[in-house]
Amino acid sequence: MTDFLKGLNPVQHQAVTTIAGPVLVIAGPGSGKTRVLTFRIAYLLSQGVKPSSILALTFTNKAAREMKERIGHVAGSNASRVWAGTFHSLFSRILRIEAEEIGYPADFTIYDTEDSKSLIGSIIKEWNMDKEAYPTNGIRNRISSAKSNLLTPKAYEMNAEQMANDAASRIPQFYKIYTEYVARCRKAGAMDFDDLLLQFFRLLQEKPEIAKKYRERFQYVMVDEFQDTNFLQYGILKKLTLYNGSPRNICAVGDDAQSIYAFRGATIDNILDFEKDFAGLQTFKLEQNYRSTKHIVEAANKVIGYNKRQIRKTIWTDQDEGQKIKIIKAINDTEEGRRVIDAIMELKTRDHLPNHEMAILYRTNAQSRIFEEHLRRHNIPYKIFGGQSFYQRKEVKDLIAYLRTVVNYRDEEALKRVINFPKRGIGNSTMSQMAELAAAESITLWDALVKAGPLTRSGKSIVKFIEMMNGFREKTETLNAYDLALWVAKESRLYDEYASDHTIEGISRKENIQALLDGIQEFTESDEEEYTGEVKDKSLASYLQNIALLTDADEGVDETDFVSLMSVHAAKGLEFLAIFLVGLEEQLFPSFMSMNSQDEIDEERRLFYVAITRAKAHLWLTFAQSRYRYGQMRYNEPSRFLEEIDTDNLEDTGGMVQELEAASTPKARVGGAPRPSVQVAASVRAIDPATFRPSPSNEIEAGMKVLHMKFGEGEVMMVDGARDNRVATIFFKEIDNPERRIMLKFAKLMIVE
DNA sequence: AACTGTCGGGTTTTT
DNA sequence: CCCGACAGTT
Repeated sequence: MTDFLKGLNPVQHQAVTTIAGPVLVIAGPGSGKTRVLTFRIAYLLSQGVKPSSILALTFTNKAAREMKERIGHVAGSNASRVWAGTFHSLFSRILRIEAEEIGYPADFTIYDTEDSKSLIGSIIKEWNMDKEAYPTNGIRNRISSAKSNLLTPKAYEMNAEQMANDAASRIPQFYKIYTEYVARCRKAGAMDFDDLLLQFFRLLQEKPEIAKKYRERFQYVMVDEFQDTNFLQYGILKKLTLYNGSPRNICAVGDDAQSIYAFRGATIDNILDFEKDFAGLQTFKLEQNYRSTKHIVEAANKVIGYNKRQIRKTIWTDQDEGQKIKIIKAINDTEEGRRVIDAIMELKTRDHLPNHEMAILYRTNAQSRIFEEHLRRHNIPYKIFGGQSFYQRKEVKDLIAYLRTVVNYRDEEALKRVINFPKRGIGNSTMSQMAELAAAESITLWDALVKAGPLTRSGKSIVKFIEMMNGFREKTETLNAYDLALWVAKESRLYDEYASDHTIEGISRKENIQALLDGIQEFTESDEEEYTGEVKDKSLASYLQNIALLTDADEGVDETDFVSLMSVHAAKGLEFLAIFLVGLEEQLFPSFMSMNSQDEIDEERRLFYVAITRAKAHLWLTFAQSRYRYGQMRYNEPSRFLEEIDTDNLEDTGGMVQELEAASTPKARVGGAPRPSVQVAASVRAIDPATFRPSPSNEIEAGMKVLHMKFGEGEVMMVDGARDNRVATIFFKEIDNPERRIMLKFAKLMIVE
C-alpha cells in the first residue's frame, strides 16, 4: 500500500509521513521537494484521508497541474478530487459560491492588472489630478501592497505612518484614490487579483459559519513555495488552520534562498513567524541535491553565500563533478544569440540532447526576441513561456470584454472597452458626460447610458448599443457559452472588423479570435473541474472567471520536442539538462530597477541562484559587452554574479576565467596548490550601492584611494599593463589577503581621493 | 467623432 | 525602440 515510500531518503520519508500537526520543510533546489509534496498527499490518501479534505496550494497553474498529474501516478484516480491549485484559482472558486455573503454578485468579474490601471486612470482624470504626481502604475502597486497587508482604505487613512509616508512622497491624496478605487470595483461587481485573496480572508473573518464550513472541509493544508507567500496569504492560512480545536495539520514547503517575489510583497518573515505561530512545529531540512552535478552545486552555494539573511543549511550532492560551467562573452546581443544557438546545435549533435532538455533563461521577457530569430533560422522548435499571454492580446480581450459586459452589466472597464469598438459613433466626449452622470447620480455607467436615452446624435447609437447588448443577455438563457460567444463575435461586428483586415497582423488577430472560440467550446465540452475534480459549472460567468487567472496560453504546441525560452521567474520549479542563462550584465541582471539597496541586490542574487540551480548537467552563462536598449547601443559590464562564482567551477575557454579571476580573486596561485577561498572578512563595512558610482577604469592610477563594492577601501599600489589590459595592485586593508591584483577593465572601483 | 502626426517617456519579475 | 497621450485637422 505504501510501497512508494521506499525510494525516499530518511528526511524525505519523515517529511512525508509526519502528517499530524504543523510541519515545515526547508527544501533546497533539486532536493525532491515536489516529490515530498506529492508523496505526502499520496500517503494521506493511503491513510484513509478523503481527497476532498486536502487543500494543496501552489503559486502557478503549471505547478498545480504537474502536482495533480504526479499524485495521479502514485495514488490513482482519487487524486483528481484533491483540491490542488493556485491561491487565486481555488479561492475564486469558493468566492463564486459565497460571494453574495459579502455583497458581491456570484457572477463577479475579475479585473486584471490592465483593468485596474485603467480604472485608476479614470479616477485621476475625472478628479483632474496631476498624473505626473500620481502615476497609475505606482498607485496600483501601492493599492496592491495595502491590500496585501490587510490595510483597508479606512485603516490606511487612520494609519499615521502611512499618511506621513504619503505626504513625504508627495501623494497625500493617495488614500482618496484608494477609497474610490475600492468603491468603484464594488460598484462594478468586480474583484482584482488581490481581492480574490482579501475577500476570501474577509469571508473567513466575518462569517463564522462559513469559516467553520471550510475549516472542517480542509483538514489537511499544504503550501508549496511558502517563501513566496505575502502577509495576506499567510493570514488566510492561519485563518484556515489556527482556531479552537484545530488539528493544525499544515505543511509548508519552501526555501528562503529561492524567495524571488519580495517585490510583490512576499516575505520570508512568514517562514520565521511560522515557528512562533505554530507551537510544536516540526522542521525538516532537505539538503541533498539530486538534480545537479558538483560544479553546479558548488557554484550555487558559493554565490548564495554572499547574501546576508538566510536559514542555515548545507546543500550537497553525491553526483560526479560533471562539466564545468561555461562562460560566453559576446561582443553584442546578436552575437550572444548566435553563440547560444551554436552551443545548442553542438549539444544536439554531439551529446544528442533532445530540445526539451534545453532552456534559455533571461531576466526580462524582452530579451527573447533575438534567440527566437536564431532558433527559427536553424529550424529548431521552441516555445516561449510567459510574456504577453494569449488572453492579454487586444483582440482576445475585446471579445472577452463583450462577454464580460453580457454577464455583468456593471463591469465598467469591459463596457468602456467595447462601447465604441467597432466604431459606432460613441466617442470620448460622450463617454465623459456619461461618467459624470454616473458619478452625479451614483449609478453605474450602464445605467447612465440607459438613462441618457436618445437625447443627442450619439444618443441614438447608445440606444442601439444597449438594445444589442440586451439581446445578447437574453440569449444566455438559450445558448451555451460557445454558441453565445460566436453569436456575439458576429453580431457585434467584432469578427468582421478583424476579418476585413488582410495584413499579416490582421490575419493573426482573426485566428486568435477563432482560437478563443475553440477554447470556449473545449470548456463547454469537458465535464470535470481541473483543480478540484468536482462537477464543472459550465456557465459563461464561470468560464470568464477561469481564464482571468490563466497566464500562459496553454495552446497545444504541435511539436512536443521544443527548446524552452522563459524568464528566470517562470523557470522556478523546473529543471533541464542544459541551461543557458543569458544577459548577465550589470543593469540587466542585476536589473537597474533593483540596485537601490542591499535587499534588492540580494533578491537579484537569489534569482541568479534559482537560475543556475535549474541545470542538471550543462550550464552556460553568457553576457554581451554591448546591446541595444531603447534603440540605443548600450555598454555594460559583466554581472557581478559572474565574479562571485569560484573560478574552479568555470571552464577555461577564451581566457574568461583569467579575466574574472583578475577581477575578483587574489593573485594567481601556483600550480595545483589549493587556492585560498575568497573570503570577504566580516569587517568590511557595507557600501551603499545607491551612492556607489564606479569611476572610469582609465582614470585609476597608482597612489589613489579607491572603493570596491565587496572589498571596501583600498590603496592602489601600482598599475601595469596597457589600455585594455591594465592591472592594478591594490591593498584592501579591510580584508584577508589584502593585496589584490585587479583587472581594471572588469572591476568596479570608485575613486575616493 | 475620427483620424493623423508629433512628442516625450518608460523601460522587471507575476497571480 | 515602441508605446500611448495629446494637439490639431478633417
